Order: sequence, then structure tokens, then C-alpha cells
Amino acid sequence: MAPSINLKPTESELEILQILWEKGNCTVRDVHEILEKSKDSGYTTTLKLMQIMHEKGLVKRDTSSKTHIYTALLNQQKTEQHLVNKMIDNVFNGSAARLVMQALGNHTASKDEIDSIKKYLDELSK
Amino acid sequence: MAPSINLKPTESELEILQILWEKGNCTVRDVHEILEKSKDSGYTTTLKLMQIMHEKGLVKRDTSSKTHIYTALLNQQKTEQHLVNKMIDNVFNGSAARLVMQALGNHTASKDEIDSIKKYLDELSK
DNA sequence: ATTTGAATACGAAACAATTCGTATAAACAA
DNA sequence: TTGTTTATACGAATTGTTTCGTATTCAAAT
Repeated sequence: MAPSINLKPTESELEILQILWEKGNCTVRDVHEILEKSKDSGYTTTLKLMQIMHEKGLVKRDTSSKTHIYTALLNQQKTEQHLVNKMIDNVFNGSAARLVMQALGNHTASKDEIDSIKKYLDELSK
Repeated sequence: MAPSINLKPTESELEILQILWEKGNCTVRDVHEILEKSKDSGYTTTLKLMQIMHEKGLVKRDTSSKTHIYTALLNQQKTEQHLVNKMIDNVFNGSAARLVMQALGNHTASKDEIDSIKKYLDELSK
């Protein structure tokens, strides 16, 4: 079995992971330039966070050149699953259905979204 | 408009709110006895948490007798909605559909659950 | 060669959440 | 009335997260 690391990134760590998942490989500057758009912390803050994430084993990095290249080690799918399951347990008393309805109730899902979910449900109940 | 309080309880606070939402009115001991089953922190910890929640305005309390009675002030529905929306934005890039599928994918929803979700979707798409 | 710019390392402050110990007061039973 | 139990209050230690300042190193341009 994989030496499963702690699947519970902090909020800041999750923001960084999102970027790494989308972009693949990033320098600290790459990540920071994206983060800057939505929050205003300094460059060394982003650096420190990514260094800590490296210590924790959430990311790996290539240090062969001066500018390090970071890559996510946490699996996106598994992490999402873990977060969702936690929410189902903690907030919706174990009922996935309750979470789904809450999610669809307000966050105005488009007709397309609803249709694709229906299709998905049909697959599931086969 | 209601003087909307900070809709972002901590994890421990959420555990306590769950209990208050279900039971209605509780003493600290009521809450603590339930919490004890799933975690092993002391009575004064629970007490302190509930006192802090009171300071923050998450709960109110009746202090007319020696043993105080606590009641949730945060609205369950709104809090759930807020948490789900945050997750959709932070984890699923704004796609409610992605969250729904993730939720149903693993957490083995029962056939009944799936059916009730379908029914709900039919209502929605009307 | 020297300066300048951009990178990492690292300590530590600032903040927030959780935990508990101890003091004290009230209720109750012996 | 006196001791025991059961509350609350509250300070403070602990732990975790985020933030930044400063030192240092490396590379590239002058």
C-alpha cells in the first residue's frame, strides 16, 4: 500500500495544491503570482509555505538548479474525496444525499449540470 | 437584515453546534457526554469552547440557574450552505456538479438515496 | 571584477485553536 | 453545619498556521 501521507492540507496549502494540480510543475514565483491575485501576502510567505509542504511530504521539488521546481505529491482525486467525505460526516451526519441537495439547492446549478448529474446517477444505479 | 455573525465555526465549534442543533437546549454536561464518545478531551475544555462560542455570538445561554442552558444561534441551514459553497469554490473550482459526483462516487450512496436525489433533480429542472 | 537582482534558508513574531489546571461558588447530603 | 459533588470562570500552556524580516547565495549584466 502507498505510504499514505496526511490527507488534510490546511487552507493555504490547499490553495497552493490547486495551482500545482492545474499547472503541473511550478516555481515558487509561478505560484505566488497566481496567489497574489486573490490575497496579499508576500513572496517569502508563499516560499515558506511551500517549504513546509515539502517537509510534510505534500510536494516534491527539483533542486538541481537554483530555482526550485515544485510538484504536488498529494493526489487530487483522493484529496477531494477525503474532504468531501469529511464534510458528509461532520456536517451532514453521514448522508451524501443531504450534501448533494444542499449543494444543488443554492449554488444554482445550470440545466446542463443537472442533466449531467442525472446521467451520472443512471450509471450509478445500474 | 439580520446582524449576520461570522458564519465560519471552527471544527470543534461545529461539533458542538451539531449537538445543539439536534438536541435544542443543552447544558455543558449534555454536550460533553456526547462529545466524549468520539474524542477524549476534558470537561473544562468543552466548557471553555462553549464559553468562547458565547463570546463570539454563536450560541446564547440562559444563566438564570446555576447550570447554564445553551442554545445555538447560528442557523443550521445557512451554515451548511455556507460550508458547501466554500467547498465548491475552494476545492471544485466552482462546479457544484463536480462536488456532487465526487460525493456520490465513493461514499456509497444507497439506492434509496440515489432515488431521492433523482426525484429532487426532477423537481429542480421543472 | 563588481554590482544588482532574484532565489532560498531560517528564525521568530503574530495569531488562532485547543487543552487543561486551579480557584471559587452553589447545591445538596450527611 | 460541614463536607462532597458539580458548576462556572479564567489564566495560561501547548500546538498549529500564517506571516514576514533578514541573511546568504548564485547568476547575469555592466
